[in-house]
Amino acid sequence: MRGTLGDGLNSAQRTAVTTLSGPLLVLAGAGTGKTRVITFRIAELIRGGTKPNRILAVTFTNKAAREMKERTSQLLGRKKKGEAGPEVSTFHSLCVRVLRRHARTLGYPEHFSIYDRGDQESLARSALRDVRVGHEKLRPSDLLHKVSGWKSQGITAKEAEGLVSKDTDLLAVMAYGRYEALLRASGAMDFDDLLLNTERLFREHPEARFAEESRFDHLLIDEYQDTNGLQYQIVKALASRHRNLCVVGDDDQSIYGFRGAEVEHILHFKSDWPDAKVVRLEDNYRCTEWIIHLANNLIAHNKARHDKVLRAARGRGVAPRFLAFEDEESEADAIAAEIHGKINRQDDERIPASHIAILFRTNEQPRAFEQALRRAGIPYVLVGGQSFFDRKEIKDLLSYLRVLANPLDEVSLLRIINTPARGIGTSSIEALLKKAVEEGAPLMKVLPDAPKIASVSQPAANAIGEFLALLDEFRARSRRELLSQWFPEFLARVNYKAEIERQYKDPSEQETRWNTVEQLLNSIVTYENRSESPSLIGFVEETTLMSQGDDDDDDKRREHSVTLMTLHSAKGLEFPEVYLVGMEEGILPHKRSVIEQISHGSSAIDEERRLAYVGVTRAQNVLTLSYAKGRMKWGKLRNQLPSRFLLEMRGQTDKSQEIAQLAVEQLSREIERAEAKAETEPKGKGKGKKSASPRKKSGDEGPSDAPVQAVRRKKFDSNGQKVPSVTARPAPPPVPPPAPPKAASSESAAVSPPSPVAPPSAVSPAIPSAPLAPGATPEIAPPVAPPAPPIASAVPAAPVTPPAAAAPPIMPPAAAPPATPPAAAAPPATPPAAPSVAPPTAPSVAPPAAAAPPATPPAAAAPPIISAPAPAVERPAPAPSHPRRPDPPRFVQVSLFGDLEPPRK
DNA sequence: AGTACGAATTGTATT
DNA sequence: AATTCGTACT
Ligand SMILES: Nc1ncnc2c1ncn2[C@@H]1O[C@H](COP(=O)(O)OP(=O)(O)OP(=O)(O)O)[C@@H](O)[C@H]1O
Repeated sequence: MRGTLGDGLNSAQRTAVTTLSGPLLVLAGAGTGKTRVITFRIAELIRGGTKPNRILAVTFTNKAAREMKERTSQLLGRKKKGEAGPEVSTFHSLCVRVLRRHARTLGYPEHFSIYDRGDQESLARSALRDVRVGHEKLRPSDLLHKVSGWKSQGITAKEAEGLVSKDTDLLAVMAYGRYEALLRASGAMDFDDLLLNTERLFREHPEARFAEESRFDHLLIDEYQDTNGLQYQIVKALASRHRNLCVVGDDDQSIYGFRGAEVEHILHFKSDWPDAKVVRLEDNYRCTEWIIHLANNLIAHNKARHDKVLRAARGRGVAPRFLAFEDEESEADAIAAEIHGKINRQDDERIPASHIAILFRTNEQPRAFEQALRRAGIPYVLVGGQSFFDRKEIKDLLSYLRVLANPLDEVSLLRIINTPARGIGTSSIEALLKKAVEEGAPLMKVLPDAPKIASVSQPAANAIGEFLALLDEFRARSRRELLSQWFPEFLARVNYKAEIERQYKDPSEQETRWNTVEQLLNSIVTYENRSESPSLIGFVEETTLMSQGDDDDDDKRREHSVTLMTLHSAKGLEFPEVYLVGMEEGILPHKRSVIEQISHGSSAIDEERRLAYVGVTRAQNVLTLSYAKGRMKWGKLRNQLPSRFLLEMRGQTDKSQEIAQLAVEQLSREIERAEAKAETEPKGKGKGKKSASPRKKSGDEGPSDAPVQAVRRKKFDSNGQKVPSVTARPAPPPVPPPAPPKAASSESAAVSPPSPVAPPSAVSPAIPSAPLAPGATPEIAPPVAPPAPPIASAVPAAPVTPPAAAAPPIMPPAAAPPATPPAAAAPPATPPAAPSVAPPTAPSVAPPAAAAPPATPPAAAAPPIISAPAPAVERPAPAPSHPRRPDPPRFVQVSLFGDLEPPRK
């Protein structure tokens, strides 16, 4: 099937693939083959005689880049050995390559460091300290968010000054300036700088731009809807000479607005490139008709969008399922059990684990799933999230490497100077920093002078001497030898193992920690084998630019594992079976988006909807959406509402609006409570000694930010229309000496795992949190039953054939036969095996399952939907009378919303 | 001076 | 949960 081009392309696709010059836009919905167009087009260019290395394709993730490389080489058959393929990379790695070539031009060291989120936070903290802004006023993460916003619009600190008025913003601007200075002094760039500096390079240094734009004759960009202003400029700069620019994207899948992406770039492509050819694709080849139906229903709720047709090229398929669970553990356990069944079947319905993905919104969600999957013995790969490279050990060691490569790198230097503890305490470090500031020299430069500084103790000075000797020795070796050759010895010399043993008392924890160090060595070796010209800097760079689950090792593991990832990372991918979990108000329309929308009137929720749309359209055959009615948060059980998006997909618009309304009310109540609490105990911050004490502290709170207040203003507008006038802000003295870094003070382990509190186990049979529920709820329930009278009655009661296949393996012996297709056809009210099985095992299981039918007879399906709008439910979970018993995937009853209206036609 | 421990606080998404 | 701060110990 590789032979002729045109195999596997419809006519619109073929048009795009064979338009080989000039600007070209493919604007089309999910799964219509946009990425395929890019791949085929690259192949076609090469067949037509274009040299592969004259083609640059830009993707959004490293994973996507690898995939594209692979697919093109498949299309082209074996490529001649030694011949370079097309260049496929992400914007960020492209920029790094450009910048390494021109770093000096911009005044950076050639081996500039790249700061990831963690490094940025350290720096932001220093910056805030330097401008004397307490972190109650502005947290490092808030600062970074603002700074990133400015940077991705190309706004400098100086320019920003004229643009802001709120005084927290002014503080932020000052901190921004300081932050930039610190970055510069460290010879480091953050992620935004990679783009910003590239753009600047092209703008201010025509010769550099010329050199770079001359490297390629064709430029192709995937996911163009998610480019930000800088990326847009970079694209323009690179394409304006040859004009062979092909961009592909879908405005409905624009999900990176939070980091400055603007859909306008794709929507206005035609005006930027008036001679552009525009191709639209309308046939979705990925999903079943059912899935497309839901996706279309959903996305239609977004007002501002480029309307497009999206129709399924495939058959109807099975009806997606909507499941409700008592809490996140039940959700995870039940899904794990179901997956276990699917991947362990012996008949031909068996599904490989790699065909299954669990998708979620936030990074805290996978925890329950990881546990459940592990208990069930299901192999999985968690993509993204807390990266391997984010672990403390790894960061420590990488910091050594970075300092070896770039001695200016202050964040890394401060991290390692006393790690392992070698007797260089905070006061010594402070003195050194002070001296560095006085001399305007980098910290590293003043270290040799340590003995001459009075406030540096003798032992500390000696320790510094040894530290420097160590660095010198290995810096020299790093010039001659491969990293893998000297790294083991380096570990020994640093005595990092002893550090781990000192820090962690628990032997098993010591072992895991040390294991991660060994894994680091592995990944060094892997890198050196793969890379054409391995280098210290190259390795460090890769670790910062690639997140976990993004290297080829993970690709391999994924071949036999279930994939867990966020919706954001799932963009562009597809899986035969998808579980979209945690579909709840507050999570999928994320709380913050709701707040932002009602306070700033933005369209933050639309972006959440797009996220849901992306999620739904990842599924090829089977889609399961689930939510938990309650969720543990900060040790308290919190009731959750089902996501409005679930209802929108189902065509129950009125229901979804009610939910939206409830969600807002709930949020308002929460905010109100938080404020009340904040005002009752303002004494908390009794640190009176702060010289710059802002006297505005009294009466009504400070000036600041917090969306919280904004909401309050909107919603309870009553009296409070005090416009936060810009009072005299505490002018921070210019450049006070940088604050001392915190000595590595890590605490020990030994915290016994707080046994996950048992869910409301025996409590509340049918989870009628009745007392608190505002009257509204009950009435809302009934109408939920969809406009499908015929089956309607049957459905509510009918718990979906519970994870049919799920149980077999572990629970009943001969339960194999189930497999009742998930279609709505299932026999009514047969709370299957569940009850009978559950009781003995887990107490927490029984109630929902068994209780449901009796307690809430007819409308059984409905209540769960709105059961718990009350905000203040937080009942402390019952005592840990829960036998810690992880083994059997607990089997939990699920319920339906009601009937689903099938795709028309 | 340096380190260890406990308490308190707060948590979108990603290159 | 992870970090940071305050406090007490070596
Ligand atoms: N003409 C075609 N015939 C058969 N299958 C196709 C055709 N075009 C695309 N496909 C298949 O449809 C699926 C989706 O394709 P692709 O990933 O390129 O879509 P996309 O538009 O990039 O999707 P998304 O917007 O979700 O990233 C892939 O499995 C692809 O192989």
